[in-house]
Amino acid sequence: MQTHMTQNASRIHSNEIAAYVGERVQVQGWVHTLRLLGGVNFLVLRDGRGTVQAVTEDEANLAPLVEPALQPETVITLEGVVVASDQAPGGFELHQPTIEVITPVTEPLPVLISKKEIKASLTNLLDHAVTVNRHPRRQAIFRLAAAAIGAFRAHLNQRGFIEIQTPKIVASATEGGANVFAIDYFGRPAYLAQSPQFYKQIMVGVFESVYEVGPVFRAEPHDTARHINEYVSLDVEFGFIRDHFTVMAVLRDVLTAIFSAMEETCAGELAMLNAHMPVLPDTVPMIDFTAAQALILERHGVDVRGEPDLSPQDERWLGEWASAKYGSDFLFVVGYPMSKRPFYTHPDPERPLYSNSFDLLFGGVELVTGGQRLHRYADYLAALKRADMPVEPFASYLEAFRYGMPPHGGFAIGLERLLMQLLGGTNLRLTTLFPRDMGRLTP
RNA sequence: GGAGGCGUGGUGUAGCGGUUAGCAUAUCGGCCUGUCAAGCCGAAGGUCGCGGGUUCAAAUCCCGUCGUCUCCGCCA
Repeated sequence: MQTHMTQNASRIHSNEIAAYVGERVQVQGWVHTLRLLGGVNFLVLRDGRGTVQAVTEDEANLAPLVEPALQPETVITLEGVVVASDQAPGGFELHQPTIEVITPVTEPLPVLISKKEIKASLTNLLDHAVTVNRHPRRQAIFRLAAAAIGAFRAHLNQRGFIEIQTPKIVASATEGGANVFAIDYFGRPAYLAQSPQFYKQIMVGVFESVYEVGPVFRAEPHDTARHINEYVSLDVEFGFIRDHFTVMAVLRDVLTAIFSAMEETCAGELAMLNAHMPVLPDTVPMIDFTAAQALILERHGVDVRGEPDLSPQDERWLGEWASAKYGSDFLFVVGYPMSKRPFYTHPDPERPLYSNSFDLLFGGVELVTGGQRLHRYADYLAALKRADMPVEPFASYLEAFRYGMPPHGGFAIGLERLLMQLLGGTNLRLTTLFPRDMGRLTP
């Protein structure tokens, strides 16, 4: 049995072997599967970048794994000669393998990750996310997440936006609406930020155009397939806009950049997840809030006129309509009533009861909310008064407006929802690494 | 917060008044020369979530309880 590793072999990754045909190389990773067929044996090793197969007709080569009956996920160093073969998955494989165990695993996993499909209830899948997320399909989801974030940054950087990091521990329970998590801050009450909204607006006064990628916290006791209590928000805010349509144009470009990047850099992941790129037209279809309600009455016979907001059912109907009429997976809904929007929302100058705000529906699910904000100090004082909210807790925020802010606006994309809709998912938790919901605080 | 559904070996499930509680997969043993969700043979593994009740008899029916999922409200 060979156990001595070549002294000078330097490690390569599973996705690099094609460049080493004929050479003896070293890879390191996890035992993904081991198939002993008698006369020929296959070991699939998984590293952080993919998988590679080793083949041997001599089972003794696999003795370090087989004799102590080590389980999948054992960490090993594997050396072998790279051979091109039509029979090999990916076209290349390692021959004459030698194996050295780095970290042995002696018990089988609670949820198998060596199969093509993950067979586990949602509960078990999430309970064991620590290991289940090693599954190639789970990996693929979060590679897509990384690609989305990377493209978001790259696109906005290119446009001259500055990335910011705003505090997640805040003093006051800001916007109203969503409940906040209270924490003990050295004996004083504080809260986890439900949105970077105030800070990103303030930073428009500094950099003019800003964005942030970060967590937001919602203490709402909602228990649905599309809600969790901590999620990743892709936030944008910028100044010197004409109105919310300026913001919507930037949003469309951002989404285009994200989907293009996924297509370019994640073809394998998309294929593995059986995902297709959504249709995002150059001109995304748009409907006014009141027109949307009239359309629902006309098409579905349900009278939701007078409701201050769209229900999830309404949004699904609108999504179907956009798809049928425009072939688009996206639909802007603009002009929501002021009554349902936060106090900093800018009204429509023509119709003061309606706002210069929008939602973007993706497949009939709310993906983005955005709009134009108030920018005059006096307007803020009036808005707070109208909302029966005190001025004092907002003193720092209002300082920005007191001393000069341009017309501005922005939006926030829910990262996990983007992935859920892209992948045709049924539960937001499945596109979240370690979801936090009402009943789940671990892992 | 409101309404439904579901809890059966590690995992996914069948059974829905009387079964030695079935199947698949994983595990262990044997066989197997191209697997890629490998295959074949065999073994081990379950007090059917928990607590009451009905019945000659409960995984199965009823009540409670805990857990979990789905839908609605709210939002990204």
